Amino acid sequence: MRLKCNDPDPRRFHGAMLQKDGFDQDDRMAADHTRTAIITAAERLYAERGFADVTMRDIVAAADVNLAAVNYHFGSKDELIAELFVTRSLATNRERLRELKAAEEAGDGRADINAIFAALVGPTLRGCLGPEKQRSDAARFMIRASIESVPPIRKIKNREVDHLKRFAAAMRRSLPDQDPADIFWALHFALAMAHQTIRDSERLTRMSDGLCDLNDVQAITDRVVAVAVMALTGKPAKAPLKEPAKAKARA
Amino acid sequence: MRLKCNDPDPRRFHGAMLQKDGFDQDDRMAADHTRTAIITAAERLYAERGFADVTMRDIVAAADVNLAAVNYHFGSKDELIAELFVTRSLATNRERLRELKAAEEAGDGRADINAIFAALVGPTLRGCLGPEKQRSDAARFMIRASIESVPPIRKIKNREVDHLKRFAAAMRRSLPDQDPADIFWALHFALAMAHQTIRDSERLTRMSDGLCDLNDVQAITDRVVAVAVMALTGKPAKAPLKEPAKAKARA
DNA sequence: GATAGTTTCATACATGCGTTTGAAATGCAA
DNA sequence: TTGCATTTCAAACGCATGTATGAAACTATC
Repeated sequence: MRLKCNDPDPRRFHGAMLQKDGFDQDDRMAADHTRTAIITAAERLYAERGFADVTMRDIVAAADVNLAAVNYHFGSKDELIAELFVTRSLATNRERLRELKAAEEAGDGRADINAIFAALVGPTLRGCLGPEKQRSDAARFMIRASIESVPPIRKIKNREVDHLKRFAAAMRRSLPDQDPADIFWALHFALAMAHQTIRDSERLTRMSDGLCDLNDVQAITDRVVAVAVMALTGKPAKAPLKEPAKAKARA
Repeated sequence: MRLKCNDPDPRRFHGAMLQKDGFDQDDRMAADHTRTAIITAAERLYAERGFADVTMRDIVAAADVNLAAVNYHFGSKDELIAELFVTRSLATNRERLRELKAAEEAGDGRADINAIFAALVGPTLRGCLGPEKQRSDAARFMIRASIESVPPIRKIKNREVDHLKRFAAAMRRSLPDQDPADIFWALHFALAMAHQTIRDSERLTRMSDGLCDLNDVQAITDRVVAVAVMALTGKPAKAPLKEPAKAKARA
């Protein structure tokens, strides 16, 4: 029942209509207001409460559209989730790669290792903990998706591995003498620290009685990057970057 | 309907019967075989597939007991989950504190910082990645529980913060001159690395094409501890516990 | 071996879910 | 306008879930 390749009912529309950078811009909102409203509401609810306890009725209520609209525009609940994920996934990866490329160009093909890690965790951290609320939903949705692993996402997520390999390759170019296994471990740890910080920032706040500042996203990024570099090289970062570093060079 | 404090129906039993260390010993199995079978099956299924897509019918099928048995012995699905969680939570915390205490006694009240981190992440890592399959279910269940956050667990989990504060306090005794915020961050990162390694070990394996060895639990623990210590002190661990991973010989 | 208490069983219930339906509303070109 | 395609709507469908029920099968005590 799940693998119907041909539509017997020509009623459904659910055109893909992938856009080049997320779906948060309201340029042609009025065009298909319903579709946009569903996407926005679904992303927010999933980010807030996880996939398990958000129903389609919750989504359409938040979006103020009819229940049947989701199936009409997306085909099914799973396809809605999948579209949310692939769109956001592409956007995040694009931002990461843009920063990576800038760092490599700034270093003549050998990017500063700090910049590589910053390109890896920066976009997500900024998106999740930063002040911009709407993007926050997007990034927190991605964190949820990377954890709760609902079926429609699991298949797509395999591509993530290829994406991360590009960062591992950049690190190998940057530090050719480093043990490759250490590179993968450090990359793994960097993502772990970033994700956990986003996912359970509340526990850290409570545990430290508010001592750990979760509003200064740049400081958090710097900290994660510094630890990741130490994990990789075994010694403190040579140039502990206090200022928004060279990754911003390209503009 | 959800908050019935008095049982109108005296049929239900679901006595708590907390045991002193987990429920995996089969000492008096035959006594209430059904209850034990449910617990074992539920824990395994939840560990494998998460809370979202494991139904009571899945559990009773795996346990080979009647559907009504869960409600009879535990009252409800949520109470079953809660009992699983509190029992395992107590066992894990007990093991951690035992190691912490041993480390503090060995250091006259000031435990070696490496030993403190090892006490924090060691029990979980060993339980999840080690060879002992049954304990593995237990620990992976706890990881799931710490992520997916189903309602019956969310309430209990607040105590976790108090538990972690004891480790933060031990670190402060061990390194009195260290910035307290750094201690909390390092503790947070240590848990992040350990949990992510358990949760997504598959991605690390695939990303590194099998280069990262996930079978040597002691080496993984050492690595996490070493990075955590560097995150805290800003310099490599002075006295690596064991043979440090092969990366050091470079440079 | 009858009796009372405990545990199991097959079955049913109520509810909420994702999805479907057919018709009504809307947009739009001729 | 008319005609046709697209989109919305209220209502329902089928199904799976957690829970409840009452009787049957045990178990132990007398």
